[in-house]
Amino acid sequence: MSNNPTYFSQTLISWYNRNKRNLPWRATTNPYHIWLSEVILQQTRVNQGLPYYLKFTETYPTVQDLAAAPEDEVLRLWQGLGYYSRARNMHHTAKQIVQEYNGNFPGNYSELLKLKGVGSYTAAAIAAFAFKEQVAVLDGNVFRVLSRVFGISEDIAAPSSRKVFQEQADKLVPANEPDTYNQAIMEFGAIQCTPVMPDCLFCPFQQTCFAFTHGLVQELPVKSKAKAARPRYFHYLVFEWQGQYYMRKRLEGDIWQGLYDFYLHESTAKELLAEPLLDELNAAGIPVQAEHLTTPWKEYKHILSHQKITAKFYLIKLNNRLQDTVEQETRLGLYGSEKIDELPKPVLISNYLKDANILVHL
DNA sequence: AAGTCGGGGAT
DNA sequence: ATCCCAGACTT
Repeated sequence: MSNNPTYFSQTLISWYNRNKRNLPWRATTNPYHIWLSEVILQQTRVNQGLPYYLKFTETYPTVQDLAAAPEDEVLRLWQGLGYYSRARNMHHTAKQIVQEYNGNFPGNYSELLKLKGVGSYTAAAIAAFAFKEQVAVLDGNVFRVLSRVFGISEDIAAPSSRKVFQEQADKLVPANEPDTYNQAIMEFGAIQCTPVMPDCLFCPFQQTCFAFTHGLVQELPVKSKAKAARPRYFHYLVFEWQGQYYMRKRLEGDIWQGLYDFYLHESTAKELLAEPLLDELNAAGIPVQAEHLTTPWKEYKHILSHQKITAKFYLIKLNNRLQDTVEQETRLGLYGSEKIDELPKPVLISNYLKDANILVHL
């Protein structure tokens, strides 16, 4: 018994056939559906992504349906999944597939890699699952399994380590069933060779796994720590006029591009300095008094992997609608609650709208 | 090579 | 609190 490629892949596939979960994207070879599932599952757990996969395949059964949809609608369906560039790139690529590829996905790894939002992982996944190409997927699960089983101690967070893992991964993919093998190694990482408390007691590689036989399961894989999230302080001014609310679409260059929020003033310190904000508002032609800013309606902590946001919301009732020129220059638009419901919004904004009873979720 | 981009669940 | 997730893109 050893860790030669055939032993490894066959043992893994055997384990997979006994332990695999029943997931809908494994029951198809439709490249469109496989692409959808892979984009949704980037940096996303199966349990979180599953309902989104079902929504997207139901709402957009074909790539033509997705291509024809408005971007706001696609982002609204994506709402809550995070990393919204995935949805924007996916929409872009759907239109490209329809217009330039006659509705057909390219059928091999190197051509798939050219698509926006399709990187090395997703290209390999589609190539293997839809077209049975002999390519190795390399995701977080695969890094961990290979590190432990074969004793690879390069930092999995360092881009330079990729080559070592890719070379090992490439040796292991069987020619006859690259699809099943790639599913198997990711499933094995997800439910057996887990990041913490892996189930080594009932592991089929107990005798051959480098980490287990050397007592290094806790040490592998090696991963450098991410730097701390930076604090940010958001002050949202929620302007209401006759039961409608001013919102605007977020621009490029920051989080939540393409999603809608309110008039945002960001401060570098925790406390709001009212004076400069009032000056800013008056210069913009928005009539706000100092007393409007004394008591926020509510404060939220919103944690992202790279930012720690403290957000305060100030509800400000306007006596008059803003002038047309002010609306245009601030890019603020007036929306009733039914329209707001249809807009794609960050989870932070959805939470506020719900708590403030502006949006009532059933 | 390093930074940026979300949100949720497990520990 | 900390880690990590079927990563990709920009600089």
